[in-house]
Amino acid sequence: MKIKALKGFKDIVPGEVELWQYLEKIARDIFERYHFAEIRLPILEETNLFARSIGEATDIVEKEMYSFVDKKITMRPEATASLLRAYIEHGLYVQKPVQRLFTIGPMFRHERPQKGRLRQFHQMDIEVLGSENPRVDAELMAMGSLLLDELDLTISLEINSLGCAACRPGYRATLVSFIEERKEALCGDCKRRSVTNPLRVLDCKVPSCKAQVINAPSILEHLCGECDDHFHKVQEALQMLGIEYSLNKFMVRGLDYYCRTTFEFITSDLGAQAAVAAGGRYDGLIENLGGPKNSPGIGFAIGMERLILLLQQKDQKVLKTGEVDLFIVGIGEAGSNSGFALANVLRSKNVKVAIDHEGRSLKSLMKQANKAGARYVLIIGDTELASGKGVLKNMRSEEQQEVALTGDAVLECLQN
RNA sequence: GUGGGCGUGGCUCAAUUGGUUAGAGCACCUGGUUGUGACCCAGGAGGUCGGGGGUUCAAGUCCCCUCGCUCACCCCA
Repeated sequence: MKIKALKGFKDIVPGEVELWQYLEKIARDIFERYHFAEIRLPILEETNLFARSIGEATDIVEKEMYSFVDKKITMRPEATASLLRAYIEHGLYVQKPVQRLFTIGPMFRHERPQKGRLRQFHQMDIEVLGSENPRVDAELMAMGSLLLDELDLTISLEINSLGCAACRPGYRATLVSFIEERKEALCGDCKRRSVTNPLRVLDCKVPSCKAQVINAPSILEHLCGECDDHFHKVQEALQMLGIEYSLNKFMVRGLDYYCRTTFEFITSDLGAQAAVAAGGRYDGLIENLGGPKNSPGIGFAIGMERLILLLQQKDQKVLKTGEVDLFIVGIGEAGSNSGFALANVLRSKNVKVAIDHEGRSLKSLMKQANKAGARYVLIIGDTELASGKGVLKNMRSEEQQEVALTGDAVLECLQN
């Protein structure tokens, strides 16, 4: 019986990994431009951390976490909780009043896999801690837009406000009574949601539910003065930056900690998985996790698998990597020995060198060199060893020249 | 947890109404004279047809079970 990767766990093999490297490179570069610092976090945390931040009653915590029950630890299902834990644990709020951090890595959720959704998936997570300023909200969205832009993806931005502890309960009550009046016309899921998470009814996909809910009261008309003011300033800031967005008063968040500004980058090219990146504000969370009082925060996560799928769909430019500068062809035992040693010398001089150890024919090795995308081939056989000079072939121009069999001599020819 | 679709060599796929040693393309290996790549030509290796049971003279092709993959629901990045 063959051993296979677990359901929902994927290998990223050569040929595919180049796209991931490309994505990470672009992203890191942009994060730096926006003055974010990287933080690397452990994958295992106390189960308690996630229960407290994400919410006891959420699906993630209730049934999707990979937990070692006996040890009371869990593989992180998302990054924000871990990042805030580290922020608090190391007193980062003392070092700088506002911390701008990002982290990249795998997350784990036990869900049924489907397109754009795996059990081990990867996120880039960006957080700004210690600022309530609406410009920060806009700045994050601008950064997300720039990233998608530089990846040449056209993805729309939707925003909403969820209010705060002062105004959301009132809105919720209004919404519940609205739903109650129409409950009979709603789907089974929505009947359940009307009790467990009424806000979720707003973004039900069933057409009949959508029709019922189209005139539902909007949270935006029930925001308290402060939330309303904040949300307006977010939009002003977006306009100042020239970021296009649309209001989606039905947008809801799955995790308990979100408040005020929420946003999603949406695509229609990924089947059921519309959100490529999403996030929002969580102003009370840091304090709840034992951090300083009145410490606001905002962040968002980018689903890397989803971006990769979009990039693959474009199947545009083929990313070539792994090309070597030089392929050394050693003929016979003596030539092979000489090439073996020379390869090592050149590698220490920062040359990408490929060499075959299987004693194949010259023709075969030339084919290999071609496939490896080698710029040059160096042939070393008995005649070359006798004269002390190898044959260096430029695979592009097909020109050949003699070169002394020393690292420096070969290096000089390669640099011309 | 629920539902639909699919499971043939590394990859993409073929196999007439169930009928001889399961094929092709790509990839791979070896050659096409004495030491040279991409094209071309010739040859070669590689498959318990996901697994198990059943029907039949005969099953990759039919039935049952099972496992896996995939898409969707739920939920979410």
